[in-house]
Amino acid sequence: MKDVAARAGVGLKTVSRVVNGEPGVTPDTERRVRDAITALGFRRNDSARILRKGRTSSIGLVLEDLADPFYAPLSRAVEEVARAHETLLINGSSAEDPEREEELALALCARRVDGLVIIPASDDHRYLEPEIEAGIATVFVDRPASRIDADAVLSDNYGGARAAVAHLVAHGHRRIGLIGDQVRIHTAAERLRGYHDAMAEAGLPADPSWVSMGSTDPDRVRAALAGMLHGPEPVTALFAGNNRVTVTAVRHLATAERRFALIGFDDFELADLLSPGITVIAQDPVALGRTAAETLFRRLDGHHDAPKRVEIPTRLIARGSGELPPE
Amino acid sequence: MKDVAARAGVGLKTVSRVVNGEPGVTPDTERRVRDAITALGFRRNDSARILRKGRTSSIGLVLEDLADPFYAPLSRAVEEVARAHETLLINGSSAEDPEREEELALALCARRVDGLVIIPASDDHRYLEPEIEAGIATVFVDRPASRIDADAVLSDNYGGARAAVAHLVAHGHRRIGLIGDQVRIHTAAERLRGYHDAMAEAGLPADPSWVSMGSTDPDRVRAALAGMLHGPEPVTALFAGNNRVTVTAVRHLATAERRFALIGFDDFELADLLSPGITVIAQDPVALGRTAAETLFRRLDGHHDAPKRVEIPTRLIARGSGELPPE
DNA sequence: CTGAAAGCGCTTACAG
DNA sequence: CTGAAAGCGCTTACAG
Repeated sequence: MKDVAARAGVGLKTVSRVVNGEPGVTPDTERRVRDAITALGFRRNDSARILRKGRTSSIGLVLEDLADPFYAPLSRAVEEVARAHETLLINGSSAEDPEREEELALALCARRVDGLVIIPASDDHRYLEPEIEAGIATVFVDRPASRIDADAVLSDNYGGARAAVAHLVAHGHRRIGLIGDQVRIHTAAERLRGYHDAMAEAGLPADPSWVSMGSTDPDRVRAALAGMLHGPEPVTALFAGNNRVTVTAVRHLATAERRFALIGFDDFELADLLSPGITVIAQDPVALGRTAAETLFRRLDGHHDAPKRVEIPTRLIARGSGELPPE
Repeated sequence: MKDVAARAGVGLKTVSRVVNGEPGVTPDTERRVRDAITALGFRRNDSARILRKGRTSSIGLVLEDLADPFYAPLSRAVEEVARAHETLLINGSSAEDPEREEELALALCARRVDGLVIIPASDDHRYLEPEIEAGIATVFVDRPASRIDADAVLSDNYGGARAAVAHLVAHGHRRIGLIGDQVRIHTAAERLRGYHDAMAEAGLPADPSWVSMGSTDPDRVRAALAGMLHGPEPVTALFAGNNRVTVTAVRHLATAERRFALIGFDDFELADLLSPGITVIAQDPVALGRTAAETLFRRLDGHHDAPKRVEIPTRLIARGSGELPPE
């Protein structure tokens, strides 16, 4: 910029004015500056600008897995809101590893992102307290923060699970299984709670052998499913706690000698083309991402009211597999 | 940092040494500095560091759509390589809009990302010349750069398409349709070329009415498909030029009165569970992303040889739909 | 082992 | 309408 100023025969501030489209420059001066910019191939260095202005016009997004079909659209929705605010998005995957989440979030804070959207893997977010104190707005999405008070945008996991189980009960099932993610994950715990309450409301026992919470690794899910289907009190229906479980259950259903009704949490492409079509509790990942990002920018615009929790409704989509009667 | 130095009663440089883990500080001095850091809640500001060092330790990724099931794993693979190099990833979607691609890429350059991975939407990348000149390493992936010479990592679109059509021919088809993306997109043009060559090699005519290139909007695809299936010379097999076309074709197949063989470019989850299973030409998005990122970091490590083009093989996965005989 | 000075490339606050 | 000076928060190059 100094070189441009020298070549155009003007002061530094005048170049700055032209580069930023500020008023108060005569057309003639402006042309001289523009010519110098072109001749020298000048490109403004935003690092310097950021250092001086204090705002980086970037936000960070920490999620579990960029490539997950549930998080990818969420991420895209955050990006669109950021774009509308002329803000860049820096994102990274925690791979469900608390240390990696912390490492990433703190790296983003060191870059002084204006704000942070986090899908937490950690169960202790006190490490963020100094950052939030220092002014980095933070919104949690999909799962709430732990041990600190912060904005959160969540799906109605409890209500969705309850609706799924009630739907199966309405179709005649009395022995209903649940295979879900590790209970330390908030969404999994909420869905488990919904299952139990729906069973209780229907006056049905919930045999502990019908519930299996843990890793969503296909092998574990297969084993859990086999146990439920072939025990002394075999389940006639399964509520699959997330999309990975559902996919494994669908594979099992395709080859199993024993049919069972199935409702999955999370929708997925082509669910309607399988036979039977797969009944699901659909979440709205775009709404989650958009709402989280909008909440963040509202904070950045100076709204300092108490942290809020927003709940996004889920929706039952009946396609056949959840309407099968008990065998 | 100044405050920390004052409180610890040391110079600025000593604080810098402690913060960066540089040697040459006595344990006692170090403790004094660390205490001051904790007491003051000091967090290093990377913006200043970046300005001084010249390297931002961040790379940019411009892609078509973060949420696309093909690009999401590619993006994740780039992220993993970046992470291994202690580099953050800033990414954004061009939405297949050339202007948006340019806007994003230039914004990333203004931030002085160390390098750029681009899945291009534009057909003229001369706007990047000054940036590349100024030292921002750039690698194109999935599609090559236009009107500039740059590294590119591409799938073997031509070979994959040829293999698909040859496979259909081997199963007795003589009238084979192709519905693909707009020909201005390099991958679509290459797949079209593979189709034509395979037909010619089999000594088959390729009636122009069997080929339809354009938007992958479901309505357009449906109309094109209906035309091919119900003309005077109806096709008995379809080669679907990408995953969006395949999905629409699968939906059509599920309800159509007339069956047809189908091979889709791009694999997708649950393709094996449909009936028939869907035969595909699978690409390797993870290899594309990883190779592109590794190429980029090789450039950043100072390799200045001529731009290279790397080709990643595709793989035909037979599942039933591509092995159906002609009706 | 330690620190003072200069500078990275911009913007801010001010003066003319 | 225009510009000189100071400063954002670090690191570099150097000296002691």
